[in-house]
Amino acid sequence: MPEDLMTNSDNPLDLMVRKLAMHADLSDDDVSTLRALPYTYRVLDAGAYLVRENEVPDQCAVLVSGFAFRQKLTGDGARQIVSIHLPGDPLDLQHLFLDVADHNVQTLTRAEVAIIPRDALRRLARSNASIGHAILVLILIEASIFREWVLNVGRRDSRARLAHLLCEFAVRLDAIGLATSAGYELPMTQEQLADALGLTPVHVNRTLKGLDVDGLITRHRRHVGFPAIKALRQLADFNPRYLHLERQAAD
Amino acid sequence: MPEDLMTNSDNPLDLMVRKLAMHADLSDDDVSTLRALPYTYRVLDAGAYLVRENEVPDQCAVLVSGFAFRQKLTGDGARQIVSIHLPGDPLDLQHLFLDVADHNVQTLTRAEVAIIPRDALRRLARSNASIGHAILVLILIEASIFREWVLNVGRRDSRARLAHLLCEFAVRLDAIGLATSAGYELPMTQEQLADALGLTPVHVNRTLKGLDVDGLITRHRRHVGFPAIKALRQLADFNPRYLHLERQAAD
DNA sequence: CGTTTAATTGAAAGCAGTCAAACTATGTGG
DNA sequence: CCACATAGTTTGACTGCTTTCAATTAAACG
Repeated sequence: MPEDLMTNSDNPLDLMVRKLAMHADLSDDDVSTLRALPYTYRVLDAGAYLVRENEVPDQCAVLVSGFAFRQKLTGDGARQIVSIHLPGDPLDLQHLFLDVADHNVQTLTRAEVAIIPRDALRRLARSNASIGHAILVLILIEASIFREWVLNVGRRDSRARLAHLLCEFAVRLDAIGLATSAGYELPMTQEQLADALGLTPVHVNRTLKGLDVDGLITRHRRHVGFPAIKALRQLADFNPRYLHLERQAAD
Repeated sequence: MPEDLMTNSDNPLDLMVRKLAMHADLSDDDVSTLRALPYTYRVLDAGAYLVRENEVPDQCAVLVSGFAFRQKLTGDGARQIVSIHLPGDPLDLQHLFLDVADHNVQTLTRAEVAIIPRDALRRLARSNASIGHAILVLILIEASIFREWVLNVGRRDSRARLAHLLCEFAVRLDAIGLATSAGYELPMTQEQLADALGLTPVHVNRTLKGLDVDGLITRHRRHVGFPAIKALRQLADFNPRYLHLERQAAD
């Protein structure tokens, strides 16, 4: 890992740089170039829109702290959350080279973001092969997560579906140091969980209770604990491979 | 559109080249370069695997004729089809820069494919900016379709869900000249439809019948007709924007 | 033709949804 | 510090969409 990542860690983009560096060989120059991207630092309330469907995206926010999600609505107003984003995630790689947004991106909690002009990121992605490659890998991994979500929503019952989401969070939060083996702070309301799982809030409530009663999770406020993570993973049919967190050998 | 696309249309890669050219400015040189990619022409039976989960992908087949699909399995064997591919589609852009396949790709019907060594395509994508960009746009569009499928499976009832899939096919098949306004040949069995929709084959059968009885579709063998496409689209809550078929102005 | 695969139909069961109400936090202002 | 408002969680009773199980019919294939 390039040295720049170890020092001077006061740049809001560093979490993203680290994430990019996980999947591609970035030189010190590449890292400097990324850190030199223009950005606007902002703190947003929960629910703030970062991308609106049908509009032309002109920025790519990077999540510095807090959480965000992607969402689509049906004609009669039902909401489906299609992915969740954690600190360090660039929030609009998905529209980087598309001209009309096909879904919405919102903050899930109060969040700090660094807003990068889309053109600057586009230019960098096209002019610097290593950085472009790193961005592409992130896009491919997001697509892999979408596929797993199709499977999760399409073919798992409510218990497994919910357990799977909790396991995904556990692994992804752990990767950025926001979870311990004991558990983590789940930032979502049950209504949001329902929209991510294709269920109703009432049923999410009952299903959470079921997992709790069976000793698979514990709950205090927003904190979720995992007293039997192995059993939970088995119930969830969870295999973290689709997250592509392990860096493989470069070509 | 570069001239090469109009003439010499006996190269199996031409359908893919046309698709790439829809979303990026490709010079005549770019087109020649793409057509000069090494490939192996093969005819595959229905159900043949092009990519296997957990294996290292080493090729990227391009569909010349016939259909293909991406699929994942749960631990207890339930199958979810996560996307369908039509002639001209590159079948493994999704793993182009990932090192272990996270899902399976199979032919849906007997199909002609041109198998390109993955390394050759990777090199080209990294060395030629225009072609790399065109490939990236295709990857982004696939991701958009995954998102719509999450919404479809998560938040639409069986009627709307099935109708939505039929509408998606109508638009995509029409784009490559395989559908008329009257209808098209649907290459999927009801079991495969069920696996794409997160339903059971029995319920797909009943739902198809329901659409038929209500005059929204007609069925003869594998041919599906659309006597009331407008009503079907409305029922399906279908908006083709997520397919990003319209070429927007380049940057 | 006979065999296999796919489509169709019926009856019953179950998982998740709907509706409604109560309860618990959390936060605000007086 | 309490009264009140709001957002989120929890529970119960009931409904219903989809599944399951089983059997029949039709189509595709060698």
